[in-house]
Amino acid sequence: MAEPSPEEVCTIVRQGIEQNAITTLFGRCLVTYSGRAESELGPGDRHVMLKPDGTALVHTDEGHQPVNWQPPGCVHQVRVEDEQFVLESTRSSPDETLLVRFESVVHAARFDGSDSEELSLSGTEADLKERILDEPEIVEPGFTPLATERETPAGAVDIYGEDDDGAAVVIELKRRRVGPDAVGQLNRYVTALERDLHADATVRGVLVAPSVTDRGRQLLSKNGLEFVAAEPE
Amino acid sequence: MAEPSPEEVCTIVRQGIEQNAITTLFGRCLVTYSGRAESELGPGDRHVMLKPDGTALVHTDEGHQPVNWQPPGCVHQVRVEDEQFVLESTRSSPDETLLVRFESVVHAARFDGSDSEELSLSGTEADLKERILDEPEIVEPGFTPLATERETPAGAVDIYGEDDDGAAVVIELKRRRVGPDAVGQLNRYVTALERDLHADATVRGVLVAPSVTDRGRQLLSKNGLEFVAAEPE
DNA sequence: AGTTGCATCTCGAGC
DNA sequence: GCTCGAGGTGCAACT
Repeated sequence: MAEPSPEEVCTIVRQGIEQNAITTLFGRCLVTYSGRAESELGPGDRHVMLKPDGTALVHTDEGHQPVNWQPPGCVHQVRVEDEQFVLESTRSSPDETLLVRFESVVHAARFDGSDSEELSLSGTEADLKERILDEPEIVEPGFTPLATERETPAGAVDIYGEDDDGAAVVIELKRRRVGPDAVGQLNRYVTALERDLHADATVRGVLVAPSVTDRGRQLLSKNGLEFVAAEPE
Repeated sequence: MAEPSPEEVCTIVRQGIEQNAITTLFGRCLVTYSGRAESELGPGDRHVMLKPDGTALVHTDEGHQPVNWQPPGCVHQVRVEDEQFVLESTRSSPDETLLVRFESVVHAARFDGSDSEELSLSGTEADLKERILDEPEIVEPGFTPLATERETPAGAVDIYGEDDDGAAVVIELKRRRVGPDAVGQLNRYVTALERDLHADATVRGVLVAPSVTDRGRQLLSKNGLEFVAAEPE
């Protein structure tokens, strides 16, 4: 197929944007970004996707993540400048601009389609929560959940309940192996709740996750917190 | 352009994989994922990209993120099954499989290219660190940086130094507005260092970021930590 | 619009 | 390989 001219590319992309299509481009380009940070990308062959919701994605031949992008809600503009096809995608709050300047465009196409389906996903933290609420003895025999998302001055606790002795228990759930950050999070909730309740109240903190790192375990014991192994299943 | 047959699509994609090209598809498909979690996606029109590094991306017409994907390092296999083009992308450790079954394929193409350029990015936390090291008085007059990435039992401290009085100072840097998590992180480092040094040693903790949330500020004061406003610039 | 925490987070650096 | 934290994180839920 012959390489489309910058003007032809401009027309294809403009129509794609107007018709709420997914528009894709492939070619040699320079990419400049300015907004929350600043970036420059020298010449190379990349794939660009424009979505009808205002998303822009620039992909190289490597990696899961786009090398540059613009989030949903942006306005895409196209023009021919110095005989080159130029895409400019902008938004405000925050002010951000993505500029893609093509030396050559090998491919430009519009794709119309419909997609009404929602992704159904399992194995999330919410699934682990359901599991614990269904079988509280996974945490320990005698544990009774009293609330989920209970608010504390430090944030909402995943599961709040009490143990066999009536002591308050704060549970932090993670769908995967945890490290220091999750322990710190649990500790924040526990100390916040201890200050919130009476001074003499004991609040236990239990981290429920598939596993812990060494450092995570050290921080747990240093803070008098506990760990229970469990997976979302 | 006529719609390619499943066999034709299979050939195009197989060649793309063999030739280390970026391969793209657009059409009506079902997507199943199984691995770290499980997901199902009913029929709809989506864009699929296969990269030579083993990445697979399935994009709907909305959102920055792919609705399904497979990370770099996966093996892509293609076949025709029940007169439908099927893509299966797998990896081990962890075992993960992405299955895309196309009812129809509107577009299939290979793109060869080269990209030797690295993204140059500024406005990162590393830039903020350089700024503080260049002008320590941004933190406060008399502050002297002594080390970066200083190790503590709780992790590495961004900048470690001492103030005018010779007291130890731990600095945590963030390139953007901070909340409870960053405060918790700083607090972990401070308490770890207090136990590491002599019992009577005072360790100050300073969070350096463009701004703080209310809850973040409350947690700072509750833990006796400080805040200094600064941006990467 | 701002806050908070999850994510199949991804990615890179260090070990 | 695992660990740890940054990210232009994105994203949804909630205020």
